[in-house]
Amino acid sequence: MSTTTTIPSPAETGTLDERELRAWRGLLRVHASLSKALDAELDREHGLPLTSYEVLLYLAEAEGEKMRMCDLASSVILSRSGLTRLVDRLERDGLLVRESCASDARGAFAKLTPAGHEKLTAARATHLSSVRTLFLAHLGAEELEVLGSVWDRVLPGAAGAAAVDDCGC
Amino acid sequence: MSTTTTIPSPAETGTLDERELRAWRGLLRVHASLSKALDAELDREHGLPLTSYEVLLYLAEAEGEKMRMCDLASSVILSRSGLTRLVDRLERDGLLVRESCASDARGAFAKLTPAGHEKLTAARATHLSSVRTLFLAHLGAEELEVLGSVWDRVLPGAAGAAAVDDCGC
DNA sequence: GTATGGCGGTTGTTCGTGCAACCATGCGGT
DNA sequence: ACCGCATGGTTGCACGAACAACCGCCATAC
Repeated sequence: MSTTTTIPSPAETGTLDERELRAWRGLLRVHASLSKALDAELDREHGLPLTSYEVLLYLAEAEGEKMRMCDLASSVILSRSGLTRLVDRLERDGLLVRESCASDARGAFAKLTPAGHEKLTAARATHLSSVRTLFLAHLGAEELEVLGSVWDRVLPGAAGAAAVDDCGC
Repeated sequence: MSTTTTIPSPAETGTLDERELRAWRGLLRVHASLSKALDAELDREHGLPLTSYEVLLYLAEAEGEKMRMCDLASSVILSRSGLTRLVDRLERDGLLVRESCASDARGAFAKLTPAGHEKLTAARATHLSSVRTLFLAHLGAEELEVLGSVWDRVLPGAAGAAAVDDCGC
């Protein structure tokens, strides 16, 4: 391995070429811009920050509209403590309730309330329409596919590397 | 296509179809996982959080290794106040210095110090290699292109919608 | 039965960030 | 020259999230 100290040879020097840089930084910038915009809108229109929205969303999709705390945490990619607090707030607002787990006294479920369900459907409309206009509208059909397959390939490794907390459940 | 291109209940109901969902949620999850992993590593190896790294990076690329605060803020997508604090920390650590602007007494530059430059090159090696293995390695050449072009199309609108602060400079 | 280790969830603390309010400076009009 | 008003940057404050330490409960071994 000749460590070509300077210049264009990429992988070894650690330099990214033009295209790689575009692909990578674009991801960062797009995410930052979009999530900021969407979060702001969601909060403004429904008083619901993006992370809260996602919690409600996952719950709504789950069977019985309830999930174990740790599953929820890994779904929304939050630390356990982070989720505890978030659920605190949502429970305080009446959008979900904690429910103890019959089969495991340690466990707790978060369960959507009717109010939470309602709030979600209200928020979902505006949110998804924004996702469309800000993001999906710029994508062609195959690009959609490409993105999807890229994420699928990237995620396993990334998730492992991130090792959100440990919670192997 | 059995489930034809546009389908059951698309835009009007606000529902996303399978592919759209994959593309969108994947973006969220990949970003979350990757940035968490990279941030952790960077901080562990060099005591340098990801945002700080980006500031140094932009500075290094800028002419004279200095930038106006507001330009820097919009580059790293941070609010003005956020950047002020971040620059505070970096200055405290000796990685950059503030420099007043001759042509505009209100303005301030952030300018890389030799120490900052050095820190950056050190960090860049490990960081970019992680970006490669965690992200770029999973992409084919055309996918790289697709991503790049997608970001370019998405960004202008997103940046506008985000309206990070106001700072029109 | 009791002891040990692992897991699920909550709490104390700290840190980074956004928003709003605030100077100070620049710029245009009159 | 003066006055308003926009702009670049910094501060007070509040909030959301991570980390580490903790407690209670499960599972297994003895």
